[in-house]
Amino acid sequence: MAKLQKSIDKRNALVKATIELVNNNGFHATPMSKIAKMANVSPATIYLYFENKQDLVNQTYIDVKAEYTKYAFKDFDTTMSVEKGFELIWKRIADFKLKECENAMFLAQCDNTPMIDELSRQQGIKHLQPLLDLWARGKKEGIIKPMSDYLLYAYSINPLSFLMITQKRGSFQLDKTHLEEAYQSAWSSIKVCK
Amino acid sequence: MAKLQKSIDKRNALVKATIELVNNNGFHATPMSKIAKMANVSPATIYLYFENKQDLVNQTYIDVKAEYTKYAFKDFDTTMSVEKGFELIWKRIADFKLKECENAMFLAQCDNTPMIDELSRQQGIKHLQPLLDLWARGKKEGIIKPMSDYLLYAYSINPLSFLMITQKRGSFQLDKTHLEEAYQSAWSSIKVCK
Amino acid sequence: MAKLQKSIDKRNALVKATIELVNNNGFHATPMSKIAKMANVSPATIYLYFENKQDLVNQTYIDVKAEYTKYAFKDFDTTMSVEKGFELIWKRIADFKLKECENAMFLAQCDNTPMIDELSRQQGIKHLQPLLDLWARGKKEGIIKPMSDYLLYAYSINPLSFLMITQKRGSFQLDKTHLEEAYQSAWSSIKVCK
Amino acid sequence: MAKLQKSIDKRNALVKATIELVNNNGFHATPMSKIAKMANVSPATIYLYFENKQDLVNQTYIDVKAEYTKYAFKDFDTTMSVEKGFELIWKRIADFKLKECENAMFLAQCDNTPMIDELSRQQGIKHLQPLLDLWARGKKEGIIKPMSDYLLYAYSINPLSFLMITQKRGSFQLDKTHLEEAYQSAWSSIKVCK
DNA sequence: CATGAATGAGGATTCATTCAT
DNA sequence: TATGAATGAATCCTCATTCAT
Repeated sequence: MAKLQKSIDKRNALVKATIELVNNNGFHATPMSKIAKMANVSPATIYLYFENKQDLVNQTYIDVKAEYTKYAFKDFDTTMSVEKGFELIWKRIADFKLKECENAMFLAQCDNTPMIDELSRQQGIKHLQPLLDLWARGKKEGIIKPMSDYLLYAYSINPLSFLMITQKRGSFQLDKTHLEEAYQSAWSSIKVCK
Repeated sequence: MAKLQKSIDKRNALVKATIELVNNNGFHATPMSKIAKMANVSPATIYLYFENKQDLVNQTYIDVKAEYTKYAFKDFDTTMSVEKGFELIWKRIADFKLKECENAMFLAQCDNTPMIDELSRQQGIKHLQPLLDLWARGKKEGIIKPMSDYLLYAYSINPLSFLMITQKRGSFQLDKTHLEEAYQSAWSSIKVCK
Repeated sequence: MAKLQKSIDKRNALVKATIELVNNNGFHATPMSKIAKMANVSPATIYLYFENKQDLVNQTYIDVKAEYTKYAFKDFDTTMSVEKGFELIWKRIADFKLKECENAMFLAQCDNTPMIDELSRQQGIKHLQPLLDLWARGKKEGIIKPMSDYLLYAYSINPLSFLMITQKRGSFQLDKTHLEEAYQSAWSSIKVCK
Repeated sequence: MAKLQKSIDKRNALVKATIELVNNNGFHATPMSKIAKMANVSPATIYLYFENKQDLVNQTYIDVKAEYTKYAFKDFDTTMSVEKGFELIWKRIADFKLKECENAMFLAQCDNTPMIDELSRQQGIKHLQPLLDLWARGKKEGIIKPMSDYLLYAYSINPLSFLMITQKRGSFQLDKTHLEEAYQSAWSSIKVCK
């Protein structure tokens, strides 16, 4: 039992170190030896938990993506109205991107880079299903514009990534007012104008 | 004269090779030797044109960014109405992202990655000034929401990057209808609702 | 008793795994971990039976060499005539090389490689004494050429190793006729021509 | 011109270092770094001349095999009588094995080990053709036993490898008398007894 | 200007061996 | 006795950069 926990802890430490170092230096500029050092294990130990470097980032990506969507849908349930549901999810996502900044940065880098296996990428996408279902309902109810989900995502969710990065770079601070404005922009870009 | 042209050609070939290879493999997974080979020069020759690898990507980034903004503002002039001006710029940018896909991909990777020097990044941003000026005017005229430029950019321009990448990945094809929808979403997310 | 047997079984399994893996990959390309896996024990367990990797192959060599000579001299007894005795031994050796192919291959590799300690090699040679004694008698009786034992071995016994290897490689199949021819060649190269 | 020569010299130095080190330690116990050091080049330089370690030994094997056969057939011509021809070739081979001991040892190790690619092995064999032709003629003329070439080789040529190795190990010194005895044994094992 | 050969430094990965249980 | 997790020390190989020509 204690042994299993220790194993899990080590794996987690490795994943965490990977995120931090890849965020700061990029995938290929992050040596396994540094990851090991930051996680307080020997380089060889990494290979007990991961097949190789690629597998390490793939798994890290999937882990973070899962955490992201778990966070996003935490208080959501399918009986909510479309508008309430979207607001809830949007704000949780915003919360994640701004509070779990390291994780969000990592995802952004993975998503704009040939760093992750296509397979792992596919796996990471699946988790968004509840949002897509909500949109489908919204379209049927005439509340959400009848557009491709890609467009809906691009205009309502993806801008948060951009904001998170500029905030991380220090050029810009996203406060409560901004956030409300942002939500309004998101919502107005996908809702049907009456 | 012919000699100078030859030099310029070589520099351009190097920049182009850099873009293509970095797009496909990432910065650190593109060896100088491959760049040289693709540009039909010796590895040593690169160092006649660029100080080192970092300098090569920095300059490439600035080059592409300049090309991007030149493209964006081509037919724009400051006497246009805010709405017309924005539509023009937006559509040029969309055009660039979809037609000059390689260039746009490269920028996306640079912007979401610790790949470029902060200094070069700053330099790349400057070129967007005309758009910021247009927005300033729009805010004064009560046409554009009085939000931070970062928010305006996040909601009206940045989504195009996401769409470009998903299109490149093949999951989704952006046709004329989509494009018009996208423009409407962009505009409706930054214009003042009457 | 059962415990002791289990120990012996494990040791044997390890020796057997060593032979097979070294045959296919060579000494240095066979990791201890693979040997352990093939023998169904933990890597650490190997070190209960052998001091280290070198000791493992040394002992394996000695084991196999002992088995080889035990096999060779099984039905031999010193009262036989020189010719009968030689024929018997030669055919038993041929049998071993062709039927106990794995074992014979292993010996061939050990004998042509800096893989085994000199000491273990010496130990392995001792067991051939009965053949040397037979040759000594044969020389005294004027039946065997008065040559160095090394030459006698080189021409009458060693060719079998070559044939075994070529057969293992599949280039050539050694059938009964061949075997008889081979024996005649062996005998004619060491017997005194009348 | 001088440049080309320098390249050739480097390649030769690498091949020579490979032979010596592999002879003493085996393939897998010979690090590239040691080979480089012995050849007075940087480890990276090896990769200008050879694709990887496997390629280095493969090419070394083919080189040495070619040298071996060139040596063997030097003064041979096809108009000689079968017996004279065989004696000539046999003695050249014996010479090679005893004088070019390093080379011969290397071949012996390659031939008894899963160290060389099958393809390279095949290539190495081709060069023996003149000897096989001679034997074919000998069989037609009723001088050589009508046996498989593998058997002829096993009994007339291969014993020299065994003698070379035992001599190298110091257990036994092959002088002129021995050599003549050895030749007689070789010849008597393949010639047709009258 | 241009080059290709050369290299030192560094990185991913493996493996014999140990140690806590 | 038996184990599996852990590791430090290699080892192969790559790559940005330099230098003689």
